[in-house]
Amino acid sequence: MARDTEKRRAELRERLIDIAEAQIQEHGSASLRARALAEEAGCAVGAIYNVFTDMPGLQLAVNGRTFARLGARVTDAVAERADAPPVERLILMAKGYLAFAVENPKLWRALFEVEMTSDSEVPEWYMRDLSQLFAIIAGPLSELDPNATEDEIELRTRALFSSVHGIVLLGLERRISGVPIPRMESMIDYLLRSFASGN
Amino acid sequence: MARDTEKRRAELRERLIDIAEAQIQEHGSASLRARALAEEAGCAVGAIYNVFTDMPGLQLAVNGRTFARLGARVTDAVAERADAPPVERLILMAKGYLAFAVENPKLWRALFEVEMTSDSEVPEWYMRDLSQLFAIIAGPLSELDPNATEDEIELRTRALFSSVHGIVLLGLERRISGVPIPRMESMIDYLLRSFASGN
DNA sequence: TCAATTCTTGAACGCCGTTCAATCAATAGC
DNA sequence: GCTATTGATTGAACGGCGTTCAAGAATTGA
Repeated sequence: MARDTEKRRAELRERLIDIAEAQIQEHGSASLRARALAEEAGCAVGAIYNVFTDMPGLQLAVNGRTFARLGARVTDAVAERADAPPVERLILMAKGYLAFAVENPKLWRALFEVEMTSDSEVPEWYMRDLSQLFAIIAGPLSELDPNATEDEIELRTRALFSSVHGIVLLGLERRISGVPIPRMESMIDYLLRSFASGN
Repeated sequence: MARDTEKRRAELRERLIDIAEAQIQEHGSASLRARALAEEAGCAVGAIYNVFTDMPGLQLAVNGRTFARLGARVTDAVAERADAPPVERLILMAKGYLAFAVENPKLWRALFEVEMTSDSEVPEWYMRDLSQLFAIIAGPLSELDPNATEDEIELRTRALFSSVHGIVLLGLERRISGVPIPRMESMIDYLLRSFASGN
């Protein structure tokens, strides 16, 4: 019965992702342990390698979920105010991004802590979700400057996303700075309003 | 003779930092191995722990050097053009930052990959060098808007630094994007000129 | 029911950072 | 010069990690 095994595997897969997600959420991605995972999932250590290529592969699966939730959060942030001016929509999205990172600090950090030595290719969903996120940002930017070329919009999108990401990243880095959240929101306001008025 | 041991220790310390630095430069901070280090330095593994608290401690020592070189690079970038308009000086500094990261990608990345589980405090030089870097950025920003409060300048400094950092960080992340360097320079131009014209 | 096949298991492997009893070297007292 | 004492150095050993794979269990088709 290939059906049966396939189903059991799929269930184990989901269960492992659930457990790993909870673990990362609580103690960070560096705290993931194959043995602990197996014990909590009630399976053998080797079983993990039946459904994932390796531990980074499991991490990537968790990141897939996180990425989807992050994308939804950014989208939702503007959904009810689709009629707002472009700048305001950009600010709403950026603050949605910030809010998600603040509410899920460890899961959010885990997105950028995947083992890069893993020779596995970047999953297709990664690139897909990222360009989708970029597309959402590009909209308001095009409205702000309808004469800009597509190439120029792509550049600005990337610059803007990277900037907001940098503000959130360093702001959450308690060890360096420990910036209060309202201050980070002020930075985002300042950044995006400058962006808008500069063109 | 306490003098003698002290000197030998200091020499071993420097030698270990040299070797670790070369190793990180070539293969990244994740490739540091206590045993390999000891072999190359011609000492016992245990000797490493006579001059450093642990391996993250050695990493931190390498980062100290890197940070100093980075700071010098940013300072040098504007040194010969101290009379240029504030915006241009900001752009020069940001491009100095970018250039350092491009020329020393692995060492630059290592600055942000220190083990945070290490219960040791953030070294004083870290905070000192960082606020020094911030002070250099704050200068042109104050010139741009002499009426801004100190608090406001601090906010803008942090926002600007974080933004440039974000652009460099994501730009160098080959696995996500792989942005050509001239494009990253365009982003920095765009970002900083917007900043300037927005106030 | 039984052989064939497929899937699962967990002890074992190799590698890691770190420790600490044993060893070695250097000083001081006689 | 010799030896007791002190302090520094060493590297085998420890515990823990991700990963593997021979052996066993389970499922299949005849």
